[in-house]
Amino acid sequence: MARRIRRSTGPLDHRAHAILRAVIDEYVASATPVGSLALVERYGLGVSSATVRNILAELELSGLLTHPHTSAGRIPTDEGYRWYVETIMESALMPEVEQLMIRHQFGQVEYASEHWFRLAASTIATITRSAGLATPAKPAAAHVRRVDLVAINDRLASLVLVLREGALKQVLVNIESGTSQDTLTAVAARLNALVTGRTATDIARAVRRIPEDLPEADLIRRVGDRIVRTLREYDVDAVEDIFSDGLLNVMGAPEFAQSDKLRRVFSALENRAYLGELVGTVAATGDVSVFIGHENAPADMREVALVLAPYGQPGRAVGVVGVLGPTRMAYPQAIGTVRFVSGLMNELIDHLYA
Amino acid sequence: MARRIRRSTGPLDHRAHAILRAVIDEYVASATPVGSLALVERYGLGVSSATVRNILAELELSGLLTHPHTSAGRIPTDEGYRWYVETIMESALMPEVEQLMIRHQFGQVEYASEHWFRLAASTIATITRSAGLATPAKPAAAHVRRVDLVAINDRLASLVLVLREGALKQVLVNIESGTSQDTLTAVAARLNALVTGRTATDIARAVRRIPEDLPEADLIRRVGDRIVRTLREYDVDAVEDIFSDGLLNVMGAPEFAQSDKLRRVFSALENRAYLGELVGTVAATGDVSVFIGHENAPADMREVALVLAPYGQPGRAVGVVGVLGPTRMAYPQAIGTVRFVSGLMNELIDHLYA
DNA sequence: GTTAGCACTCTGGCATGGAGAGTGCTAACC
DNA sequence: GGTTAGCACTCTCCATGCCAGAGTGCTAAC
Repeated sequence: MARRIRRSTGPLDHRAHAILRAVIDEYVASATPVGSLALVERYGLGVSSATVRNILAELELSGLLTHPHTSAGRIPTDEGYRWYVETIMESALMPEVEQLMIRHQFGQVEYASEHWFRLAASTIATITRSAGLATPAKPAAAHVRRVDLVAINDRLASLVLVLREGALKQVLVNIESGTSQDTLTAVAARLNALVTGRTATDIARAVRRIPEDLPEADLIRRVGDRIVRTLREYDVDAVEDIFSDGLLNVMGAPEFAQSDKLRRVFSALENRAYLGELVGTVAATGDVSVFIGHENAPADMREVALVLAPYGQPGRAVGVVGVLGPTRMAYPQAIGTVRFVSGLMNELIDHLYA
Repeated sequence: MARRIRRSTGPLDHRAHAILRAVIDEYVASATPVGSLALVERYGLGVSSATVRNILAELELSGLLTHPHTSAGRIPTDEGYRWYVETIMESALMPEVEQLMIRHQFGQVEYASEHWFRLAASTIATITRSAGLATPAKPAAAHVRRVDLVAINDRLASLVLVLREGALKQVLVNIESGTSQDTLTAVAARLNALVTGRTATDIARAVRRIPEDLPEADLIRRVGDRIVRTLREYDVDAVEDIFSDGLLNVMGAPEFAQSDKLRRVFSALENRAYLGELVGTVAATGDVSVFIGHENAPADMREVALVLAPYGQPGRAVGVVGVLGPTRMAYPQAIGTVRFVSGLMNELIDHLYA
């Protein structure tokens, strides 16, 4: 009566791994539990379904596969996917035709750097048919490259900061009624001397040292303080913006047919805290990272997988691109795509800092 | 045997309208078909359920109510909602407490004009518990207020355009290796004289008249052309950006429990063409507009309603804020909220152009 | 014009039952 | 020893039938 113990504690052999791979490939393609018969029929394994059943049972004991119910086929566990991802991680590449297509698309927006990360997200979404994610490249601490003050009306001016990293920041500042554009330009020139190449902390110090008797000292100091505040807000705001595209692709996945599951996924996406945290983790690494199902801390994320990669220059500006989809995801394609796009973004950023 | 014809062709009297209103209020609250008994019980109509049934039958003949099936209660048709909206349109206002709350929130970002429309969308989403929509204020034709050229590296510069309407545009331009920031500043000064207060067409003309012998004439012309192209792109792009927030609220509505219905709603949201068209229509009007169910042309939109209002200054910069939700929407609240927020945005924009 | 009464209709939930898919175990096989 | 055929078993899925409940529309009386 006792269940016969097969070498369940021993390591899995080559054949078992081939079958695991087949189960995953099949399940990713079909979205239905995979039975022993389907495997021998479609993957020419050269053994009977009974043998395959024995091996499937082993794989289940090892925690790589599971059973929705007694008489159903197998589906991979998160651990199964994890093993799979480890084996293909290195070799996952994009077909060259697609690489060329993407390069072409990026060529179109080469000179509009604020669009790069959006394009990255849409491209990834289209190719992987999952949700594409991307954050803009963001520096650890913003350096100001240039300041501009433009009168908007009698009492308001627009303060424009051009950051070393290429980003722009704009805020409105109150001015005394009657301040001319010439005065503003002069103030901006003064500030430029003060702030260029500096971070918030340095600028704060410099502003404190502005001599009282300077013409317009008051305005200069006020705008200077404003610059410091704006930069600090920018610095603190860890992940300003996570852009996503192709959410419809995720909505179509059969695992999210009940709308409450879908709801959970989307609420996970709107909860930027965890994503921001991941972005931080990933940015510190050099290559693609994969987070599968329960490897994600938030309960809402347990049914999805994330494939993320950093881009940019460490210490200068760093961003992340990636894919969000069901754990039943075409990992080789997702990894290949994310790797290629992050590489491409690297090239673009390098070009900026050349 | 012939169905007794009640004064079905005559106009509906006051009592019928009161009952129609009750059905809609009840259905909006409960999301289940409303029966005659529930109406007399909960709305103290002073008549029996049989009488109510007669009136419900009349309302159905008039096309204002319908039946999911023989033995179910009534639900409003799109025409029923339309009648309802007409009757409450004028009087829909927000509670003053909420008005104060919103004013307070906007006070926080008063000086960050690029955040206004996002805040509008989130505020509307939170209060109406539906999806909030907003577009940034966009002029019919962009006027340049200022041009700035900042060297990024040896061969790239960032061209920054500050528009009269407060928006910023940035593109990268190639420069000859070795061009100094001083040269760029001089070129920018020259261009400022050329472009300030002008639209794309005017600038194109001015660029053609730049004398050949001017120092850096070539660079000035090239950047000038670039400005023209950037402005033209900005002008053509009818609705640059429709920001939405609170999509999760819509996902929770029971009418979208099947994820394919939800999918349709979202694909409608991603198809910006129709929304852009609506934005155009609404921007031309002065007050809140409501589009209910089949009043929307795209099939994907037949199960949702939109409440939209323009803000800004006609002829200068115009944007739209609004709500997207199921046709079973709390219209008085939605209309009141959208009206108030658009009014508030008007105040903010007026302040810019004061 | 209003109402009580009643027959009628349709949904939704629940139990039933058979077909189909796939398993795990046993015993025979190479 | 590993491999395989055979088979009983389990569970889902789907169709069917049935019943309670809700709500209607009609008729006849008020």
